Amino acid sequence: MKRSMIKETLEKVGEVVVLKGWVNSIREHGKVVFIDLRDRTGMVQVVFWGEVAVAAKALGVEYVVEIEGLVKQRSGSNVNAEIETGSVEIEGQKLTVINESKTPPFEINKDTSAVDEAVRLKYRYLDLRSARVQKNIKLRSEFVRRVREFLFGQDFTEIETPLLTKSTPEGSRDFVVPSRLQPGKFYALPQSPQQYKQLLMTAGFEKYFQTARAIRDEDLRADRGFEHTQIDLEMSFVERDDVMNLVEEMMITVAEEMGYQIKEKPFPRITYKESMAKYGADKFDLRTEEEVKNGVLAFAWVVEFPFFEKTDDGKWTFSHNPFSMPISEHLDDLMEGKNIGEIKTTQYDLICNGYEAGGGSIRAHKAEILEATYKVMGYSAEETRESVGHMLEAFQLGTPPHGGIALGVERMIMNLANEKYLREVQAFPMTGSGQTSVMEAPSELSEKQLKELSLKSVM
RNA sequence: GGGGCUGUAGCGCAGUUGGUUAGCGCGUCUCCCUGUCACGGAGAAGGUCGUGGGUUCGAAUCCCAUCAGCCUCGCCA
Repeated sequence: MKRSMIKETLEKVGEVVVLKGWVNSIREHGKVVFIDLRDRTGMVQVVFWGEVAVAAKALGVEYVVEIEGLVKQRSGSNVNAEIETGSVEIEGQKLTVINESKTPPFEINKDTSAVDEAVRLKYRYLDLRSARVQKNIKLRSEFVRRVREFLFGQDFTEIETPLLTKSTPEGSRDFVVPSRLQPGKFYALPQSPQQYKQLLMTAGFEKYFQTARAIRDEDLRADRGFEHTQIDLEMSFVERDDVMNLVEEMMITVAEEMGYQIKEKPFPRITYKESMAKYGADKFDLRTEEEVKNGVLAFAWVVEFPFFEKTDDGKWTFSHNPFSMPISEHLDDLMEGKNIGEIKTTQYDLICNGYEAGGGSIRAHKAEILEATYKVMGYSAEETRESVGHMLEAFQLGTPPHGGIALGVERMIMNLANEKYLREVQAFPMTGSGQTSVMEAPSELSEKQLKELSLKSVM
């Protein structure tokens, strides 16, 4: 007999069905045994009488079972309004144990958020079975699916960019990968697809996106991990408002399709200066207590950030992104290297419920603009060529004006799922010291592996 | 790299003027129960008190060191 899903039993009253899934809980009452059976679609009560009840008593929680039984309408006080399938139950006729389970190290038929996180991560595959985490991961899938559908509807092309790429001295610390074929040399994992996506604009795709992994070797936080996923997109022949309007339409469409309410449309736009004056920060939460409770999403844009800021040793460095254009009124100042502290960038940050949900800008698409930026940061012409010479070259081979944005997927799902921790919306997160779940990386390499990579153990 | 908090049974916790058998709840196991859905009832098992060292007649408790976890500042184009 073909397997039915648990949710479908609501429409199969009077039929004999085969269900497969996990034993969520067991309630023994002498001659009658109830189990709650769980599959990916939900949970249903199975009742066992007589001989099959004896077999059911041997079950344990999280056993994987196949149950053949009759779907019956529940009557009167037996109806359970608390659960989705509470109007029906399965009268179990045949019970097969597909796989047994040891007693789980923690109770996954309850909310696991109180359980020691180290234990949850060691057994993450069990933690992922629990209702709340399962829901978060599915919500994430749905969000990404709808974003994809929206962007495909707008004629975007999804393109993957390399994971093994070049280390960039600026920005965050790189994760590096030793090269076997070129001893002593290293790849870096991408902190962002920034340069590749700009090159895709040079390549004439005009509208690009991907769900990109960004990997940064910086200390972790509740809302920040070594790896996170971005909706990364870039468009040609656009100005700042074109990108912001498209992203805004996308977020509204996706969030509303998913049943969320948005506090203010169009999203309020505020300058960095106003934001600092009003909120003392470049991000803020506009929701009332009531709106927080009701899961309302409050988006806002912050614009006109200073392009440069002073480092501790008094040099200028970029505040957000060296590949950005300044706002048009300040382009001359950049080119001439004057009033540096006053130059504003085309950078726009999307804020959602107090989190920075994403950021982007209109990019430099001419070599002399990028060169001017690097000159402000104290680079000689030669140093600039060494760092971004490939970009300067591309910019001299027909690069259109372009701009884009990167949106943090985890931060967005945290807002949608009302979670405070990034780890709650990643399938296999790591601890704050970079220990991976389940598999215990980082780990040592064998002598053979080290030798192939021309590396020496310092231990 | 700095700061704060935490570590006691599988999970969640209580337990310090240092004191003899370290408790509670959930879970687990055994028995009873024909309608429960966090079932109920009776009983039982389960602990190197993170680790190492020290003080003491005696340490979960005091001291030193160390490890791990969470949060946070720095950091995160």
